Amino acid sequence: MKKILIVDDEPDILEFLSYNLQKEGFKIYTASDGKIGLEKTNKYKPDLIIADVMMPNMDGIEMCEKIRSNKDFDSVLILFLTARSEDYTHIAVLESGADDFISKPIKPKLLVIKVKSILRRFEIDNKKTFYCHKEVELDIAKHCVKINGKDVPFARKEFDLLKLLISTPGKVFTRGDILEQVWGTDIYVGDRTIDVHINRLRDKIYQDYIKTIKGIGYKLTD
Amino acid sequence: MKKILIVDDEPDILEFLSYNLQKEGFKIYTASDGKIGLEKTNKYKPDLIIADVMMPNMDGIEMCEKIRSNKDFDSVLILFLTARSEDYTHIAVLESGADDFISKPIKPKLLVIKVKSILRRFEIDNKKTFYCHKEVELDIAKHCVKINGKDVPFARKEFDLLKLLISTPGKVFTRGDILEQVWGTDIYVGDRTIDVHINRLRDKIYQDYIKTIKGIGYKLTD
DNA sequence: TTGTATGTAAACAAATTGTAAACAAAATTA
DNA sequence: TAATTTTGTTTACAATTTGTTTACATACAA
Repeated sequence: MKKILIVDDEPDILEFLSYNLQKEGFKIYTASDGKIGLEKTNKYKPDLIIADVMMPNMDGIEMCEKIRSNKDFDSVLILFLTARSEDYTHIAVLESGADDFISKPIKPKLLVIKVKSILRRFEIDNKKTFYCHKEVELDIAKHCVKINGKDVPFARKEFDLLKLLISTPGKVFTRGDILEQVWGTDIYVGDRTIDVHINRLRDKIYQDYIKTIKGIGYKLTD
Repeated sequence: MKKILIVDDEPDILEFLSYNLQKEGFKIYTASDGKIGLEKTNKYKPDLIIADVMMPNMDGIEMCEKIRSNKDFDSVLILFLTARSEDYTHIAVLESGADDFISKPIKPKLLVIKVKSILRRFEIDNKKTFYCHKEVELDIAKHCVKINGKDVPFARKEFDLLKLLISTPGKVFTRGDILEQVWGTDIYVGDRTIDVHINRLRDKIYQDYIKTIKGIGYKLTD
């Protein structure tokens, strides 16, 4: 189910859009200004963001630029709502990195058509069996890892560990997370065990691909 | 301990659910129809309500709508029990503001899993993972802080301290607040320790982002 | 001025992680 | 099945990072 984040300071519009898109089977999140919009983008990782241009606190364009500057979201779709007359904003809007815009007043049918078509255009398969981040490629189906295009053998635990980390680069995984996801819940291994495996990964991949966040855990560098 | 209110007119089901959830460590309240359910919701403020759709006096959907219209409870979790066949009610149920439903016949294991997962999801949703104030961005998932879009490393205590301050910019946090939230209740550290950490933050962020309120505590400038 | 609260560099203490090497378990091969 | 190889785990200690305190400086208000 596609996730759509709607950002507008007018509750009526928020509700109008929510209603019409919910009906079509989208999962809707809302925010009343750009700042909250930014936060919810981080939290829910929507497929599409529909935002008003003019809002208090942080306007749509500033929000859009901030989102685009974040590598995680440089490909999220952004659709702007603009007043029909404000032609000049169309330009600013597209320059800020938006993908399209809808002019007010908004017609439900057109809205739905536009949303669906834009999502279809950027349809991505999210059943991932293959991850690629920087010069590392991991293929779950083939159970193989390539570094700089070269095959490198990974033992199972090493593979699972890398798989976890590469599933969301940049996110910190605590030792607890790692234990749960790689070793399973009802198995205990010592604390140093994780370090040892982390460092075996480090030996196989170029150094400082895996970053230690002391007191927290490990993550891949963005 | 999470509180669950179960609303059903059939004593058998009430007991069955109570038994299985109590075993998992939840605090259980029960009600035999929507009207009583509403009253007990007000009285006990449960974290989750499990309700049958069809009940005498006031059915589940009506109860749900009434609960949702009360601002105090517009975010309480509601889980419906529906007969497998009644597909159409699923829609009505979700439209009324329910969060999920379980089809009868109810399997204990599935029930427990669903209850736990819905509570967990809710907790995640209610936890902010990203803050942005002025030129400072703080991402809990990544455990990283950006100043003017540039990554700056923060040690754990520094990170927690900034997290606290940025959670409500402008609010003054007393040393007591800070100690409690960053260091925890059963740890004492000297008074200067907080200053030192505050000033390490100041070194990393642009100065006078953190303001000293003499005799009271610290806050972020609005 | 005097007293109180805060700032700060530097020393010190504690906690966390890195790592080599030995050991154990599992898988593979002969 | 036994031997061999690979993979996984632990240990013990080193290295590093982080956290705390100390001792004194500074600012500010009464």
